[in-house]
Amino acid sequence: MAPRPEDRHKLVELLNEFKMENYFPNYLIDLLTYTGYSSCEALSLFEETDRNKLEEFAQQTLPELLSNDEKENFYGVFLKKTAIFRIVEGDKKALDKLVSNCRKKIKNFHSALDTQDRPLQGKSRGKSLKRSVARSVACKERYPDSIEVISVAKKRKQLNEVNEAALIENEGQSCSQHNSEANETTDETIEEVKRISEEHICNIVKKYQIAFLKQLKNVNNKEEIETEIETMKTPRVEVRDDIAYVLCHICGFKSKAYCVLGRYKQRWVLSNVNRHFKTHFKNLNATNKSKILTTDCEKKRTIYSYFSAKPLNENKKSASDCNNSSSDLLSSDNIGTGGSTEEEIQINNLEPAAPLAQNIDPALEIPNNNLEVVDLTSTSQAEYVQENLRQCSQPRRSRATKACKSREMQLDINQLKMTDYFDICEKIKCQIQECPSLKTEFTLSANLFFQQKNLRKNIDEFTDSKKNTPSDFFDAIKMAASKNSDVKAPSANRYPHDLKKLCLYLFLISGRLAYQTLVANIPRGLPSISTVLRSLSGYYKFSEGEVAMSELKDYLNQRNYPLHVFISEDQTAIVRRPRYNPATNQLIGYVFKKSQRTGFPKAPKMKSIVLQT
DNA sequence: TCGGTTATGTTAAGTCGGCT
DNA sequence: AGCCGACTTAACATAACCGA
Repeated sequence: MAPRPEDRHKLVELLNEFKMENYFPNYLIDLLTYTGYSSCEALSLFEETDRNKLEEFAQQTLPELLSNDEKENFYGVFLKKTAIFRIVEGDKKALDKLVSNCRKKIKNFHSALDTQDRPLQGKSRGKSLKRSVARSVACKERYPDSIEVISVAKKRKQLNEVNEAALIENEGQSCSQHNSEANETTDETIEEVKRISEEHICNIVKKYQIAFLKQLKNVNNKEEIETEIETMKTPRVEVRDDIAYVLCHICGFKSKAYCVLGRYKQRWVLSNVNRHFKTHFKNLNATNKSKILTTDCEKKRTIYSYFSAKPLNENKKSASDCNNSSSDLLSSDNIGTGGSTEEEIQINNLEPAAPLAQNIDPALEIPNNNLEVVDLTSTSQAEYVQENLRQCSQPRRSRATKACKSREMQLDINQLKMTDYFDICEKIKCQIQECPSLKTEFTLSANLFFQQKNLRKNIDEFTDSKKNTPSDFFDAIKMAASKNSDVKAPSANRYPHDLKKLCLYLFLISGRLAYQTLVANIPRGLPSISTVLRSLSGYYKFSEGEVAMSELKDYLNQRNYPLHVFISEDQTAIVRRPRYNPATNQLIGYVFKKSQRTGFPKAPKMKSIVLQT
């Protein structure tokens, strides 16, 4: 008798997974396979008493089934007296570890599937429970005379009480028939309540999803949305007591819906279900819906398209490929023409088919700092680039080597530092303070925002009192804080739309930490970062390097500005050595010659752009 | 007035990048 | 390489809002 090969193989794979294959004995693998413990599920249920049963099986049953050779391999030192076979102490430890690992694996698997088991921090879980209790208490206090709201759990409890009462009433009588009827009624009623709840939630969810898709349909790709509505499956709902789980038909995620006690009956809050559904259409739900882009279109709009003829994915190479392909990257075959994607925009002086290497002026002079400018057209410099490219795929240097390199690359004492600009800033500040008109302008810059007609209207509506309208930005914050302090929960805070816009601006220019500090110091006066980020997500998002020509043109037209623009670059960084990013096919670290007239780097490609009227 | 929706804040869990 | 803080994303939870 030999163990089934497939079962044995399954167990061995499990041991490999837990990296236990080196020290787990063969006889134990066989014994577990013989007794049906070859799966993770079975092993996760293994207990100490089962180990005794295994030993009994090996002592009594196995000797009768195994051949002499098999016995020799299996029993080892117990060969002469199989009746006293036992799993030795060291092997017991190995077995315990296997069982423990299997239990962990099963537990992780279930928690990944079930959102209810999502690990919450103790504090959060406690808070959540407290909130839930507080909610029920508050509801009862608010509506002391209201009709009792019966959730499925409460219904179950009540019905059990009725059954118990019935049992007591019928005590002494032969009432087995009645009992069985009562139990049947209980189960049927619970099932009926569940079914109605599920159907109800299902209808609401479907109604919401269709309405949401129809709303998109007006502005987006009609066919796509039409297909989505047609193929949309009925959502699967599972009600468990006061909570319902709605299975997303797109990704399979189980969103939680809550049962809230209403005035007369329970109602379901499906905000999480709806919000989850919306995430699948995030890109289609931008504020500027007419600007929805397909992936290809998006690629065409990026600066990348002006420099590379090959699609992004074709140029995408791993860091390990970087070394071998470095020479190809400098060839003109790999870097071709791009082209204008916006038909109405004419880009002058755009030099098509110019290899990247040729865009760098060979006669470029090294400025009075340590930034190195490289002539890529010469052989020696091309080798230099290749060497740098090779370095990017090399492992990190040791600390000692880094220290040596750092000493080698000590900065030129003439190099400008950030602190050098402090004096200039101070001088500007002094000039502003000394000039009355400038001082007034800067002081009121934020307040001027609040003197716009639309904003005043918005603030007036928010404050609901025309006599008490905010006179400036800080007054508006104060009012918001005051109004929000009247409500109980922080989630009930509300802010005027334009205050949120200004806060978004503050967040963007000052940064997260500065804005967080402001929020912390003005509780309920400024919206939280979450709210600010949410409002930001409502705006159209530009990806890195994207040339948003039509938006730029709209912006200029709206303000009657001339259709001439100057393009500069952001995110300028000082880097230690040139680098290559294979994902974007970009070389970072080479410096263009500065223009004598403007002081900006001379970019040989896009010298100027004229928007056609 | 009811019941679903919306706006808001909190939190978990993951990623990223700088520092040592 | 590992630590750690900043940042991102989306779920969770709550109360006010609003249309039928």
